Amino acid sequence: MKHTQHKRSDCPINFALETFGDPWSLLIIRDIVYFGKKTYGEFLESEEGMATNILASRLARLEQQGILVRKSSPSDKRKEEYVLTEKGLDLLPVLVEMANWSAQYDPQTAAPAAWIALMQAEREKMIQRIRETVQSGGSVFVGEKSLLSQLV
Amino acid sequence: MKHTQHKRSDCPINFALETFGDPWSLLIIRDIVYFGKKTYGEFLESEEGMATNILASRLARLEQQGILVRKSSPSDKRKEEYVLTEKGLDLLPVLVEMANWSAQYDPQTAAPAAWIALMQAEREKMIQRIRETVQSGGSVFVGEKSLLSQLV
DNA sequence: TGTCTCGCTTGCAAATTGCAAGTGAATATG
DNA sequence: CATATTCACTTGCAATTTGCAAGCGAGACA
Repeated sequence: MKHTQHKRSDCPINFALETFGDPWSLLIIRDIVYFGKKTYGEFLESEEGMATNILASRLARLEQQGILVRKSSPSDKRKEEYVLTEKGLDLLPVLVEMANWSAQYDPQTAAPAAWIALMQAEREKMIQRIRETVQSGGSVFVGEKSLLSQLV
Repeated sequence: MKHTQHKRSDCPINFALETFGDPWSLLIIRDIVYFGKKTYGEFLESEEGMATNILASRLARLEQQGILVRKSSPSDKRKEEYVLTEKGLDLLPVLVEMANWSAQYDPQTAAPAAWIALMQAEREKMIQRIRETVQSGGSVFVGEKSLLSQLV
């Protein structure tokens, strides 16, 4: 991916596609938002199996675009923790709409029907709650602080 | 793009990315929705300048995914007209959220501020009106039937 | 009956991806 | 405290995909 400086046009759809419109960047953001992943090693384990060099290149790109920031882990200095910025959190509506669409059209979708129904019924409120959860270090589906566990 | 059958996972975000998560497919859909383009030649003229073989391959892929259908033009049998299906129209919320995000973060965005404000203030209603406009052969910004001209 | 337009296809060089095997620094282990 | 292991990458290289330019057949047009 060298097309970082090119800028094909000023169209907002094109801007979005040039920023995160490759087949991997949004998966990293998904891992953070829904599964609470933070480190390189955790992203590598994702079931889609992204190549290690591609992961490195995408993390670097997302960082320089200001979508996430890298912080070295206080507990283990080998580890880097990747955290979403405001700009990154503002991608939540895009993720949500993509998930809604896929839940509707993929017969094998892993998206829980109840979750999708909730997201459609209470969209604004839920996006806000996801944002707050992720901001405070939690995730939607995984971990003690998960939004799911709050809702039960 | 041979990855049509692969399916890396059943995650809905991944499904969406595998379906239209390349840097070009959504530009074609944008051209239809916002600019009222319909034919191969019109898509080729877009300012992002997509290569002719890539365009052909993406159109074929979007067609076989049921996102658009091809109809040979009644007036000129050399021409093919590409039209969004319901499945394609259901991508409108994704487009809209991408445009909102880009309008916020691209200082050079070509998105009209008033349009973005309207889309945010009246999201549901506007998405519905865009859908109806496109379904009846119009587009958001271009042409006599354009949604923009209805709103003035 | 040519000539032009339209929607593609084909060939090929250049860029990108995907896989496997490092590398160096920080931590855990004996 | 020496050694093994973990972690976040980097590097090399083959395979795939892209981007550009040049066709090419069928339908319109003159």
